[in-house]
Amino acid sequence: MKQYMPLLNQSVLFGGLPEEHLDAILSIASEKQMKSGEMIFFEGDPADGFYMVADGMVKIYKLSPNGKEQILHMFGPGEPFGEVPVFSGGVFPANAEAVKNSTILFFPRKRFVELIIEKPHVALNMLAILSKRLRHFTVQVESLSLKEVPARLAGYFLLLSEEQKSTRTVTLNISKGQLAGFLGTIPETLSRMLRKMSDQGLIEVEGRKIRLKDLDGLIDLADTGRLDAAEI
Amino acid sequence: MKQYMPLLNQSVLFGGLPEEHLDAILSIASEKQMKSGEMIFFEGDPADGFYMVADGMVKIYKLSPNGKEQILHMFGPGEPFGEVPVFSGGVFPANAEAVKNSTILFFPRKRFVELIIEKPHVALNMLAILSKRLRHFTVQVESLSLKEVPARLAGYFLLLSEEQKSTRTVTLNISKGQLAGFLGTIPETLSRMLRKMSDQGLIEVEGRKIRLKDLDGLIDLADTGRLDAAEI
DNA sequence: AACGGGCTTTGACTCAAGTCAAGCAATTGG
DNA sequence: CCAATTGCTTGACTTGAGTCAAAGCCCGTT
Repeated sequence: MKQYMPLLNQSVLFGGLPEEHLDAILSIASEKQMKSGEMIFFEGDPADGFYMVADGMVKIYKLSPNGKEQILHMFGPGEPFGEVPVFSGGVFPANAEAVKNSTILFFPRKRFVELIIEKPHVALNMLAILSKRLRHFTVQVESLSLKEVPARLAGYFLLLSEEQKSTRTVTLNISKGQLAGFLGTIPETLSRMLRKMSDQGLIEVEGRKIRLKDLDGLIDLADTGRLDAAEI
Repeated sequence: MKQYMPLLNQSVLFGGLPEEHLDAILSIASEKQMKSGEMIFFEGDPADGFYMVADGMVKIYKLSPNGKEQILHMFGPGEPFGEVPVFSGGVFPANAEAVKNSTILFFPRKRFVELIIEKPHVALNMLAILSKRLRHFTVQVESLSLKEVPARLAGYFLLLSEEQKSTRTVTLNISKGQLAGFLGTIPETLSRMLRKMSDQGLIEVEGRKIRLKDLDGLIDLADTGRLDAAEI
């Protein structure tokens, strides 16, 4: 398990801890390989610990009875997930599935709570992580309730633009189908709205590459929530 | 400030602490009276601490440019709010407004983080609170994305039924306009859907009292997300 | 008790986005 | 390389729910 030392060292949750502590943390962890498409846990499953992505990508999502999917989070290397029941008890509140071939680490609840009590630093890191999650949800609820699909798209591209440190082009790192699920819509609508935004000169789409042709227009669209003026 | 000792003692965040610790916590807190409708903080305000409701009720919400409101939370006595920036830095992610005449307590960030480092018990309580918040958001996103308004209503009544320990009648403790904002719709739609569910024999509405006439039907509606079979 | 303001309900109408189906494009596996 | 599978796009159509306006109701204040 030594190969995960750099990952832990750079993770938000365990970063800043001395090496012997990371050793102790790795000693309570177990690892597992997941194939793309494989379920890690289901909504409603009993939970006795939480996970961290070591490699690959994991989506957390809810499914409706007729098969529509709402993705809540996409997690990559170094990010914990499934930690809600560790602290509030109960079951996993959503499904977790590997989106790419992945390696995940599992931390048992009991051992981890002991660690938190010993190491306030880890408690504060976890509080920071949960707080960032809450921030993300605030934005997500706002998007779903108060914004139309093109505005959600614009917001997503601006976020990607920031992450990728590029104001000209962004590259989608998830499929368009997954993106539709993340934005609370279906692939048909996503496709139509991309076309609409292209026709209006806001973006240009080449597969997974999106050229941001009118950055101010995208910012305006994300803020106002709808394709108003340009539409009429 | 001694009058708040019972409140702290019974709160999830500070419950279980010895009295001298509660004394210390109250010594760092300041109190404030808010009138119904008064803003406590705005989205985007810098944050240097968090709050707790001592008395009254507070709503946390987002507003769209054209005035539509999405309520994220309604908090009552003993419940903390505004804690996200304490741990993740930055600004308040949403607005907070008193819905009734309220008394709120303010805890400065710096002093509180010192407290957390000294008292792992408080850290764990805060982790539990944030985890319950995440659970709530998971349900909210699911509702907004995957369920129609009547199903959201049914889910809300079932939640109230559980809180009020009654399977026959529930009483709304917020106005119908606020309820519409909480469920991600507008008052007009709320009114129509209440009428529709009444006509179908699921409920009976008398002002703020809702009689749950067909509990199984409501459970089914909340699960499937739509008024399918009974509609055709 | 009366009045006024705010909340809620109802009506007419519009539209964003979902459903269902089919065709096209890209990717994967043998 | 080719065939099969999966992902994406487009078309026709439907519907849940929002917009705008007005009427009705309820509650609080004087």
